[in-house]
Amino acid sequence: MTKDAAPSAAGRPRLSGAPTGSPRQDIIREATALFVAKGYAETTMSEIARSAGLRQSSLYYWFARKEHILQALLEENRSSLALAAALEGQSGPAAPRLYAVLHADAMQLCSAPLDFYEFERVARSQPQNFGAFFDDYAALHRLTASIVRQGAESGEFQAVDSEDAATAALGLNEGLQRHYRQPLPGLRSYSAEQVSQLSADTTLARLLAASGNLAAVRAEAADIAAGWSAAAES
Amino acid sequence: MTKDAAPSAAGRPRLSGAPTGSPRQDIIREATALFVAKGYAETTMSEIARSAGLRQSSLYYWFARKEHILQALLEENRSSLALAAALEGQSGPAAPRLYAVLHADAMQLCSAPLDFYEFERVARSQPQNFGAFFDDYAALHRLTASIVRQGAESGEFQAVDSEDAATAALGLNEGLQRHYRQPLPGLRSYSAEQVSQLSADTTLARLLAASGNLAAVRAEAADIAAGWSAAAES
DNA sequence: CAGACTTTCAATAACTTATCGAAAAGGCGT
DNA sequence: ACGCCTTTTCGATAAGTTATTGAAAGTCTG
Repeated sequence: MTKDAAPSAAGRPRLSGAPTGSPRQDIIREATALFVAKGYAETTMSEIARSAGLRQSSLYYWFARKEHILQALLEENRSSLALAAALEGQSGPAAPRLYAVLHADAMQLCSAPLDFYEFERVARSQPQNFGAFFDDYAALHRLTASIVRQGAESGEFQAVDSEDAATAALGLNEGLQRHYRQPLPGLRSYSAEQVSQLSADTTLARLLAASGNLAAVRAEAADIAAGWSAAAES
Repeated sequence: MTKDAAPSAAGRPRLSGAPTGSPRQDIIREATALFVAKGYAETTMSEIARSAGLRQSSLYYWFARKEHILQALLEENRSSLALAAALEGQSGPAAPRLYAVLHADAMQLCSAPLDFYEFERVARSQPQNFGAFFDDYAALHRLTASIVRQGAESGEFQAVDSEDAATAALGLNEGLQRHYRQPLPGLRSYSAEQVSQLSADTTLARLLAASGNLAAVRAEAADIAAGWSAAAES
């Protein structure tokens, strides 16, 4: 009944004669490529079907709605939340932990198959299917605010409202990922690493009480992120 | 030939019998209301026609494409660029001038009929019609970077890359206007004034060499903006 | 080998943006 | 008064979109 990853040879054969190896995964893969190239709204079910080797109406056997393809695609990209959850409860200075979280979130926004805002638009039109998206966002915001609060209480950061600071930090990530994906004509264009660094640098420079430490914070953050991803492998 | 704002009684009468007073303005007004309420993509030409009191196909007599309505609507919102142009060449400390520009830009993004990103999406799909949009953006970015550079050279600001700082400042404005328009569930919601202040505060706090001056900068910026808009009236 | 199950397909409904030619008025010259 | 030109609106329709439906074409199981 789950009809997931079933390389069975059953069912009516395709007109195209294309070999049917896990149609669900094939569709997701082809749809991802098209979403990356043209965006979600501009990609039609007919195009996805053509790329995946079946007819437009056959697509609806695997995904009853276009949004469901996006939903299936979403459930792979949640690593920055896991990092934030791990680092929030950790002891030690807040600055490198915050830097690591913000940098990882920005990198994920840049490398995700869909623009954050396009994704948010679809999620908002189907709240019952995309509740996890909003839950994840709220969780990330809460963890970010918590790390900011830790830094403010220890004197490492300036005295700021932690919720406002988290909103600004995440909002900056979102605003800058756009500049990575769609550079505006006449402006410098950035790599994913460059926008992530610019975003995290900007937020930390605003928060740190002693502003000279930024380079050290950045280095420590890199260590933390490397250590965490190594630990996550095992 | 310009067929603009022509309250002539000529032409075939409407089936709806509605009084025909400047159809072009009527359409823009009704379309604006619908765009604000539902967004651009979700508003159909049929709905606009119904609100304006004519048939869907008759709309195309006044606007050959849906984007043209948006384009007509755009040509009213360019005040923050004018402010930036006025303040960039002005003497005196950079901080309050930058604050005033960023705050005004954020307020405009919040009060505009369309979400910045939705507008950008349409503009990108019709670059030949929306070149002014990209020109304005590039100009605003250049002026912002110029003010940042003035502050950095005078020692008022920290030593930063002025282009990066401008990108981050404007990106933060854009990211935060989204939080004003569409508050995410579980997060605090902001008024237009609150997000504008949060955005400008955050950028200035990051840039100022002496971080205690923020409240004074904010007050000076309000004076500057008030003086400028009074001067613009005459 | 018969029936059940799985997968694909063509046809079609309902909606969208956009085009086209005809229709319905007013204004104007004669 | 009459025909003609211009302006404006309309209905019909094309081409594209997402999504539904019932039938068709295979494999698998008892």
